[in-house]
Amino acid sequence: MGAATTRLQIVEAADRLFYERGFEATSFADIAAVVGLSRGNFYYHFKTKDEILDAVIAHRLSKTKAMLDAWEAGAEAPSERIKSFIHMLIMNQTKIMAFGCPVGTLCNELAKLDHTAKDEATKLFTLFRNWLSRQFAALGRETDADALAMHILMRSQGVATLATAFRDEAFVRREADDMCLWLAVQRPNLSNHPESVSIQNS
Amino acid sequence: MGAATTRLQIVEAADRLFYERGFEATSFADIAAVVGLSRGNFYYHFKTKDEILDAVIAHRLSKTKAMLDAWEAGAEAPSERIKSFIHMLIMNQTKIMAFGCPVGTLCNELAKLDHTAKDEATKLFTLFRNWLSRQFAALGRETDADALAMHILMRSQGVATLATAFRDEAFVRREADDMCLWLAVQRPNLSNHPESVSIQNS
DNA sequence: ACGTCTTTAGGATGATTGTCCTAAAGAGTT
DNA sequence: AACTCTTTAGGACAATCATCCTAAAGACGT
Repeated sequence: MGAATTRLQIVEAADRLFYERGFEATSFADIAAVVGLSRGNFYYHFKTKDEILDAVIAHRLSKTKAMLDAWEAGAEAPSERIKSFIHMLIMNQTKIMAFGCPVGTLCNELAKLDHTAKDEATKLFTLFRNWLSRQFAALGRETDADALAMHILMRSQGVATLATAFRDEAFVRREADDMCLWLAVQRPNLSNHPESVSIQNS
Repeated sequence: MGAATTRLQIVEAADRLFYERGFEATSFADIAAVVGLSRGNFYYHFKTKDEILDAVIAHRLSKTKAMLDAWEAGAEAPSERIKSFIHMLIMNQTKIMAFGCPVGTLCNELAKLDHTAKDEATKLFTLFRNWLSRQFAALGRETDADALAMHILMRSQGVATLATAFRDEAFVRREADDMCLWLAVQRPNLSNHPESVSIQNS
């Protein structure tokens, strides 16, 4: 089997296990068992556990980029694109209720471990943040686009965490709807004062 | 030294370490080292690691109850009491930026481990949820008090997660302010239709 | 001072961890 | 078919893990 193929299999298995069990709780042997490799063979492809983590994060980054591109291609209106982001909560409801958000939980775990890769993991958030920010700018909210992006990113994280804890589908649906409602209320910010970055709930 | 004293020292050390490093990443030896005990002595007080986790969660539950009681005693107006909850994000900013929310991160980790204590950990959230719900009911929002409680709980969780990832103090302050703004807009819900539990952002 | 119950220390256990090495098997070229 | 480079398997390594045991030390009423 080609080395690239095996490598990809390892990365995808590790990706899933890191998400479902956590990084620390997943062992070399666990990943090898899923792929059907010997531990020794493993070492040929990845020298250390951190190397796998780096590969997993890189893999997630490229998958996320592709997803954002697809959302962008799938809708012209920025508000529709942002709704694709919100809809993710509904789409992945089952997995989120079981394991939380893949990005948020990884960042949290790496922060606690004070792991060197924690900043790399945060780039996953940054990808969403910048993409959302561009959509809000296109909505005519150039001055506070980043604040709005962070706001909706924050909401999705909060929903994911509580969804995991309470496993309440109605709550997820309600909050997703509320995010769409909030989005519909956002209007072009005609004032050009960068200080006024109120999120405009009311 | 009295057994009760030693036990409390162990629980408080484990509490801190579980928060700062995570449950799985904290070993018996780590806790024993902090308290200054031998590993053997440890076994006299706690037979298994799960037993310590149970004790830590119970300890957090009682501490949380006391905190909620203090907030209730510290202000008469429900809105002021809810502001105490929001203010927690500012108060604990430094620790949150380093380790996330103690409740949210624990629930996430235990969910991934599919640990037996995960429902017990969720009770920490339930404590806040019910307390907030009572405050919103006192605000005249009996019909949708629980939804409002979940909404603000969700926001605090989202802020905590992003605060850990981005370590952005301005973001935390801005979102806390926005939560207060949102709170100020909430008015008694005169309609008695339980179906209409819109969060009323707009 | 004695005997009893509580609390402690420190080592032993077997399993699992990440890491590493060596030798064999496979693939591909000539 | 011979040779080379890539890929694999399986075992060895020391360290660490949660757990358990035994024996000594401490506290305390008598």
